[in-house]
Parts: sequence; structure tokens; C-alpha cells
Amino acid sequence: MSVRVRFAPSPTGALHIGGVRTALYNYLFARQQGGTFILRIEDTDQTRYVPGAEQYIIDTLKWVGLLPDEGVGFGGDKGPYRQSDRKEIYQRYAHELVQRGHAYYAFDSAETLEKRREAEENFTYNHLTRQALDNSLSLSSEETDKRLKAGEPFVIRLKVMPGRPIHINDLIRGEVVFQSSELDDKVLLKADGMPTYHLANIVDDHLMEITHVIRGEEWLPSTAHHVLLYEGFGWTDTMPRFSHLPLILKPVGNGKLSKRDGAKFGMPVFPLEWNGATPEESFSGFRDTGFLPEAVINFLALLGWHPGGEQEIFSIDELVQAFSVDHISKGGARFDYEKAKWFNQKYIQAADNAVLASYIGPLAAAKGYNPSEDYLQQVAALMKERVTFLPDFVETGYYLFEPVREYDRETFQKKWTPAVADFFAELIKMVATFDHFNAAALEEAVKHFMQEKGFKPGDVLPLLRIALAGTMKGPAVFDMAVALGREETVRRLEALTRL
RNA sequence: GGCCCGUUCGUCUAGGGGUUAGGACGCAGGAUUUUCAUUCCUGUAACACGGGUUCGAUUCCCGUACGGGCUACCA
Repeated sequence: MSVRVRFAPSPTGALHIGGVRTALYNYLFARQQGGTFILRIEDTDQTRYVPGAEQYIIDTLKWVGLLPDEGVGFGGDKGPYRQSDRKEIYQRYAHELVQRGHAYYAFDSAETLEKRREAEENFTYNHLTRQALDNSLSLSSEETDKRLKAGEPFVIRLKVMPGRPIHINDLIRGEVVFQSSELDDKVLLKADGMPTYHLANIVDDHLMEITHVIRGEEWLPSTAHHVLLYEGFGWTDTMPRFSHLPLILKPVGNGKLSKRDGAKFGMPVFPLEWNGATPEESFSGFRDTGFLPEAVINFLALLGWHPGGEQEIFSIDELVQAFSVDHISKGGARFDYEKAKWFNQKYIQAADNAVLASYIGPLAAAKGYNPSEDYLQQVAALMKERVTFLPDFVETGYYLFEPVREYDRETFQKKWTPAVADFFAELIKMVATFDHFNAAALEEAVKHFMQEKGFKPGDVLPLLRIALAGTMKGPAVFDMAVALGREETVRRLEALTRL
């Protein structure tokens, strides 16, 4: 039987970076096993639906390159893949479960139960309390039918039989045991006719022939209910294998990484930018911060999983090759932004100049620059070993696109003597008429000229650097000169003499 | 509170009954580069605690502590 896995997010806002990791692990597993990776949209909570969130999920998967084989927006013959489009299916199965004696109708309103919980701290709807509540187990069948026919609102609840252990064999955690007596009678079908996660997820996984469920640790406690559902439907022989992933924790302090942490620690926790209704609900993402998607993938892959060995940089193909569920850690992983930055730096360094140019182009255009493709590639080559984020190319390296805005006056004054000034006048003439404008030849010529006039490199080179870039930081002087071209180099040298 | 999961350097992790407990990020120092960065080298630093089991436990078992998750007609 071929492997089929699903990534099943809820469109309730921007997709959290932890969700991207879940998608990644599902993807890696599917690819490695020659299986199928499915995107299912779990939008059964109408009250939490956020327009644009579904598209955000799809855009994210496209950006990081985790393309589903089936799913909303990707086709497939096991659809529909959006749960709100499957409402009738769940209703049918929910009623079937009642027929089979594993579920029942309950008429208690949400408000009544809420009041009950306020009064009794540990109130639970379960085998101990259900006889005293308003449902088809406590009511006569005539009364139940009457209420149903009258159109009284109802939910369908799972009938949990007490007194037995439920064993789960988690691929990451090993055997986990729950006692059925401690489980509540979970709502399966809500009063609005929509299923809860529990029902929808079991019905869909069964119908979509899912073989492995790889999801967050927060689902582990309800997995016992899910097993009961598979049993109730008689689907135990095709029940998927479960793997519950560790959580991603805050960089410092306690608790799991939250969307607020982005602003708090000055780092992205979402893949893409998200424009919410208010500034507080709007977030920047890894993409607009200037991360390469490959770097994000590499970083995320190693946040909670490691194949052993000492390799750190993995291409997506290498990840697919090396991935295995049993090498996923059990403990939560702290979000390490410094490491994420390091990965990005590494990926930028290793990237093709042409690839980099395709990223720098739009960034440059946004600043009003209009460089040629060839020039962008030169900028990429010059700066790729000195940047962390993509925008650094046009920000730290702005002087490659426009005249120097600010000079390092301190160094300038230290080096600028009347003798040097005289030398500069001659140097400018020399450069202006220099024919073979390539870095090696220019360096050779300038150094030779310096020597002839009795100057040391340290007397002149810093000034050349300041003339071209304004700062003591940056690419090699003669490389910059060549990139800028003879005219511009001369112009900048002259500008320095007027300082 | 109840149920469940977890715990190796500051962080991500490898490892697993006998190891100098390995790598990476970060940090510190050095070399190269007349800049910065890159690169390279060196250093820093960990098996939560207490009991078992064992000739021997960081590794296996049980507790404790700490952390986390769940406990909705949310996912």
C-alpha cells in the first residue's frame, strides 16, 4: 500500500512557522516513501474563518517548494479537500455512528454546559454524567425522535465505553496508553451541522486513504478518541500510523512560540508577510525579511530532527534522502533565530549570482534603482559574502547603486594630507585614462604608481575605499572600481578631493 | 486539579551500559585578507535530581523536580 500523508491546517490566520515544519516533515516522508502529499483545508469552524488565510497557506507551500500532489488548488481524485465542502459526508457518517451504537444525540445547549462547568470545576460530559443529561441515552427513543422531528438543535457525541485501556503506538514516542474511563464524550457533530476536528479528521483520513498522520504534539491527548472512532466505524485495519511532533518553543522564557514573539524578539515567526485588520495583527515573514526559502527549509528541518552525522547543510533532495520519523526528537525545540540567520548567510554565499540577481532586482527597483542584469550579478558577487539578508545587498551595499551618502570622516581626516591630495590629483588623471579596466590590471597600475611616488598602500587604499563606498567596510577596492566603471570611479575620486 | 508527553553544552543536536560525551549556532582568542566579511585554527560549555538493576550507568527501571501539551458545539 502506498504512503499517503496530509498537511491539514486551519485557515484561521497566517500559517505559523511550526505549521510549515509540520508540512515539511509530511512532505519529506511522502517523497522519500514515493508516496502522496495532500493539502487538506480544515475550515469546520465558521466563527474562526479568516479570508485570505487559505491562499496564504497555498502561497507559503509554493514559496518553500512543498508542492502537494493533491489538495485544495492542486487537484486529486479523493476530494473535495476543503472540509466545508464535505459537510454532508460528515453528517452521514455521524448518523451512521449513532446507528452503530457508538454515538448519540445530545440536546444540552452550549450555554447550559458552560454554566455547569462554572458551577462544577471538573465537570465532564462522560459515562458518569451522561445519564443525567439531556441526550438520547437518558431520554426514551420516542422523546428523542419527537425532539429530532421538531427540529430541536442537537449535537452528536461519541459514546465512550469505560473500563478499557487504549494503546497508541506512536512512531516517535512509542507506546502511549490512555484509560477510556478518563475520556469524555467528545462532540463529533456540532449544532450548526459542521463536524468537529475529531470526526472530520477521521472520516477524511479514512476516505482519503491516509496511511500516516504526522501532526503536532497538541493532538496526542485526543488520539485516544480518534482510535475509538476508527473502532466505531470498523476501520481499524486501515487506521493510519501516528507520529506526534514536538513543539517549537520561544527563544527565551517558557511556552511555545507564539505570533506575538515575532514583534517581541524582532524576528519573523511566519513564512510570509500577513496584512491583518490592524497593525497588531499584521506580521512580517521570513520571505520579506530576506530569507531564501531553501535556508528556511534547512533550518526548519533541523529544528526537531537530525539524521545523525555532522552535516548541517542539506538540499531538499538530501533531506528527502536522509529523513526518517524515528530520528525526530521528542522534546520541544527552542526557536533559534541566530541559527536561522546563519543558514541564510550560508545559502546566500552558495547561491548563483544569477539567482541572487533575480532577488536583488526587485529590491533595487523598489529603491528606484534601475541596474542591468549584468550589474546585478556583479553586485551579487561583490556582496554575497557580507550579507545576512537579501535586502542587505541594496541597503548595506547602497553605494553600488547611488553616490556615497556618508563618508567616514574620521578615517578620511587621518589619512588626507597635502601630499596625498597632490598624489590623488595625479592618480585621478591616471585612472581616467586607464585602458584595461579590470581589477588585476588596475590594482597593479595603482600600486606601481603609489610606489613610484613613495606612498605605502596604507596611505592611499583606505582613501580609495572611502571615495568609492564612504565606509571602511565592503568589497575589495579594485573590484568595486571595476563594477562601478571608470567614469563613476573617477567621479567618486574627484568627489573625495572636494570633501 | 486530572490525563498525557518530555528533560545531553546558553541554543539546535549526535550518541548510547565501559567514549577524552561528538558536531553546529553563539561567544572568546588567533591566522589569512592593509577594510569589512568570508575561510581556517584554537578555546568555552552539557548528560536535571534521588533511588534502584548492574562489575559498571549519562544510557535501562522507579520516583522527584522542572518544562510542555490537552482538559470547548477551536483546531
